[in-house]
Amino acid sequence: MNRFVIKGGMQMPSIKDVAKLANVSVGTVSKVLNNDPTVKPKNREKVLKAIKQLNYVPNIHAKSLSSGKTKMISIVSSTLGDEFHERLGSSIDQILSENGYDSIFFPLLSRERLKRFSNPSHFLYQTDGLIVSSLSLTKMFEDKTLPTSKPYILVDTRDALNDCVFIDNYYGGKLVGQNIKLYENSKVYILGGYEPDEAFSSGVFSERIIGFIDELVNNRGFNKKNIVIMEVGLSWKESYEFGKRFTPNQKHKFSIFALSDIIAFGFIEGMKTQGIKAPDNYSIIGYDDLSYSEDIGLSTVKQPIEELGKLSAELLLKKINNKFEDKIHKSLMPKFIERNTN
Amino acid sequence: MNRFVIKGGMQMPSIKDVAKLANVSVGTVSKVLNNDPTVKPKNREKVLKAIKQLNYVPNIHAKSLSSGKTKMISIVSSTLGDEFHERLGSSIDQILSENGYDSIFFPLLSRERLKRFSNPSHFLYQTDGLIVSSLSLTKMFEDKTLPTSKPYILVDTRDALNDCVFIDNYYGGKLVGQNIKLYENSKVYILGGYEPDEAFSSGVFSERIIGFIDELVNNRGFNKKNIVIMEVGLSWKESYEFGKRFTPNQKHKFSIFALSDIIAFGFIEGMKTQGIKAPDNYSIIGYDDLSYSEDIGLSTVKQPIEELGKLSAELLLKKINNKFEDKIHKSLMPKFIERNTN
DNA sequence: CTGAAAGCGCTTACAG
DNA sequence: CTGAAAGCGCTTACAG
Repeated sequence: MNRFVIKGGMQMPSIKDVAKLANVSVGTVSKVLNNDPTVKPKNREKVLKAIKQLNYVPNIHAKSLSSGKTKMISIVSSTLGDEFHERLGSSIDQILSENGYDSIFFPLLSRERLKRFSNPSHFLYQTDGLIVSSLSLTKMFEDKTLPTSKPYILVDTRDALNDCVFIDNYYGGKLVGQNIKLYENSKVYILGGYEPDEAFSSGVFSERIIGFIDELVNNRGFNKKNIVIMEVGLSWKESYEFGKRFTPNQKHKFSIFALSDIIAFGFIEGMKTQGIKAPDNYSIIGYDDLSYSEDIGLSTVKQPIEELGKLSAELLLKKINNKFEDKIHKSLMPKFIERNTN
Repeated sequence: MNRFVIKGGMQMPSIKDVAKLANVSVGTVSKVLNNDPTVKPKNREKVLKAIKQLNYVPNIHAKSLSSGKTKMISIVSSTLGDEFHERLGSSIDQILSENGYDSIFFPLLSRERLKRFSNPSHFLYQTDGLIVSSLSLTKMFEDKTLPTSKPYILVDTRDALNDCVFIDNYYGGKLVGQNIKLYENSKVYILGGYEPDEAFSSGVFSERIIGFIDELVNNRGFNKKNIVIMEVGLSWKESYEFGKRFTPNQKHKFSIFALSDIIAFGFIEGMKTQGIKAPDNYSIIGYDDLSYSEDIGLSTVKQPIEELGKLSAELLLKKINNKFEDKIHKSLMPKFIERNTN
């Protein structure tokens, strides 16, 4: 059985059936399918009519096989269940679709899927290109590159070996370091960064941490010993539970850099159950500027997510069209936003 | 140019190249590729060696074209940026992968993508089957079915025409109606259900509302006039902003059914800015039982999301293997969870 | 157990 | 402007 069979046991019509019914050659049908202007209007009509009559649908696999193109891009990310990736994906797709490309998503979700992703014959590598988001190939693949010769670009990770577009997380960390309120004889806590499965991490958190500490220690003369990193998972739930139990061993105000707004949000609510509030009892700055961040008055660092998505799509398209010979290594700048929690 | 070209301008090796190098026929190579046990060990060795040496990767499109199968399932949903869909997708993929299928995701995201989805020649319809989540075909497609003869199943929507698996939302609404605290001379508010683009809605909200009202009016003798529906978007932000401004025109306690936990959460926080709290000043019950719901003490209705995902994947697989002749119309039961806000 | 060959449904020079 | 035909890279009866 090597023809698609539809419900009644009938066969899907092929380009041949259309050609026969329209009384033209297969080549002509192919041309009207691809909007070739050299087809005579009368023939075009006939073909279009036959297509409709037969309910003909072109077979994408045959098309890909013979043309070597799919007009399809794969978007890979660790998860999709968060605002960052949804917005990033939307902006990528917008640019792609303006250029005649469609996109499918492949969230890793599990170790099992990661394994599939590392198989060179995976379907993803048979689309025209890939955008890989918030994932570090260094940690995922032995030779630190994707097992393919198809063009791809990394987004939201800094990578020396592969083409990439990212937001400068070191600078973002510095911004927090510049703006966070410090209190005498007091500690500064860094909250977050814990990734249960290291293979899925992108390295952005550690860059934020380094930028933050550099700024604090080198430019504001803060004692490094008073900076403590507390690992918390990247979810409201975990941060909340952490905040519920967290007891700063001091009476006076302290400062917190939460590596993501969702962490800040959960933590703030958790602390409230203890009667400890920002900015009265401590200062806290988040990272991301998500949809709810303004509402909860969270001081944070805004990432240009849409710009990031669009730029990565544009660059990938250029690579596909061989417009690029040299390495792509583009960084975008985040912005500090002061609100009420700092 | 009808061969895939790799970086150096060289061509990707095909099954022919492997056959030549291994000194066997193309058919034999195909057999080892597909783990056919009838290949002699020695020949298998030779082929494997040649594959490795050439860095050969089978072409999926050619395989699909000639076999008529892709071993790939498409998962379509309106968005992906929420816990419900992430958990649903994960559980679907788990079953699929246990059965040798891979899955790609296609979140609708925009009207533009919805339009692509309604094109019968879209790539999605050339995978082996589709699982369409939380979307109503009735609202999206003229003839209320997907434009394909490929097997598909709807999940998280009740649909008379198409095969579907869903959680009984009418019953869920009744559960809330049975359990919500009522106060004398007081109003009951239903919060949520607003969908900016009607094409993307699944109808689950209205079923919850109907079940809720039925229970209240018919079994608890509540006056229908005192039930008021307030439309709020499905996001923390919008619900928060709503709660910040909401003034119940009465002094005593009232009751709220939030159609989703995220709405309940935002609303609760918004009300807090006015100093109005649950359960002191009002009762509120949510819907979904998300990861944070227990932490915020939200009374809610728990949906068996993983079970829903697994069941839909299993049923689709049966359809693909022609194990089903009759209509699939399966419902799962939600469960009420009492916590502190009611 | 293996090979030769037909076939899947397209695209694309090429000749006319 | 059109048609005939080769080719893309696989799978799969079929003969041996």
